[in-house]
Amino acid sequence: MTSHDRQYADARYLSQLLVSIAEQAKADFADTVAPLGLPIHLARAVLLLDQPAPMRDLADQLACDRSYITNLADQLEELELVERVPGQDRRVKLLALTKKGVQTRDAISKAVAERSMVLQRLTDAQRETLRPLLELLAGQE
Amino acid sequence: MTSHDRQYADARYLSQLLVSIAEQAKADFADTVAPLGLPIHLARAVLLLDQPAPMRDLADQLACDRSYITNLADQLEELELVERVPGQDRRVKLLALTKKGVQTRDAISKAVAERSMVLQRLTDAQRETLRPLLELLAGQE
DNA sequence: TATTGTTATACTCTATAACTATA
DNA sequence: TATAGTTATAGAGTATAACAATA
Repeated sequence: MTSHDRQYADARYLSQLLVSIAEQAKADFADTVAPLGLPIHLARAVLLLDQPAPMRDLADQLACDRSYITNLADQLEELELVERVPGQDRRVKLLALTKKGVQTRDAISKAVAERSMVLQRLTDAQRETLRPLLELLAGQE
Repeated sequence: MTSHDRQYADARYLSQLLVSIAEQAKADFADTVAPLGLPIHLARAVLLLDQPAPMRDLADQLACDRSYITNLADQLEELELVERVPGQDRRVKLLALTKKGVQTRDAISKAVAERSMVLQRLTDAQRETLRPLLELLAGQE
């Protein structure tokens, strides 16, 4: 086996690990927010709305179409977690958390952190080591 | 901010990084296998069929319903990548890669490794450091 | 009785295209 | 003309339930 082959085998193995970790993380997230009555995308949107944000921005962050955000926003309004507020540019609508939305966001945030694999399976030192590697992988160098 | 709070903030940050890396990895995988004419789940199934395996096992590994595997198997047979072969237990059908299936698996495998973030963004040493941390996260201790 | 794979069907997620109102 | 959000619609992906064959 050449060193080249070994690199490839290594890359494949790590990629598989990443995929399976990601799937587990996603499933954990879904399980964590389900008791709050929220499907995964609604919960993610709530977490992203730390500040009121244009619907367009949300579409970028969730990597989906604007029309789908309309859909999510309708559901979030129905649940009274979010309000549409007009922006300075009058084409724009901002999504802003309601009081109930803020409470929900805090609850999600806490539940997610408590149950996270990252907290349960790694020590402080291990997390410190992991962080820069993930940042490199995420492409924020 | 208490040390407790900091741990939580840390866990949230790392979790977010993992999620965004996973999404990127998934999109990269889809882009990589698209030229081969394979949607993501078909490609994953082909990669998993290193050995002929009962359809049931595939359902477990892909975390989906058996009926969906029937669906995938039909498509893979249509593409002549896979054959259904009877198992010793006569209820069971194994999926086995055809010659073309093996070639396709090798092509996918190579393309995925070449384009993987893990290979492109990390040095050998960084991958060595990352491996045990991912293994802990994946729960294979 | 429990399990494997299949079928038919239905539901969820998400995008596309055409529209409106602003800019 | 280009952009933000909306609407209606369609497609992909995936599950559920009932079933046949086998254990």
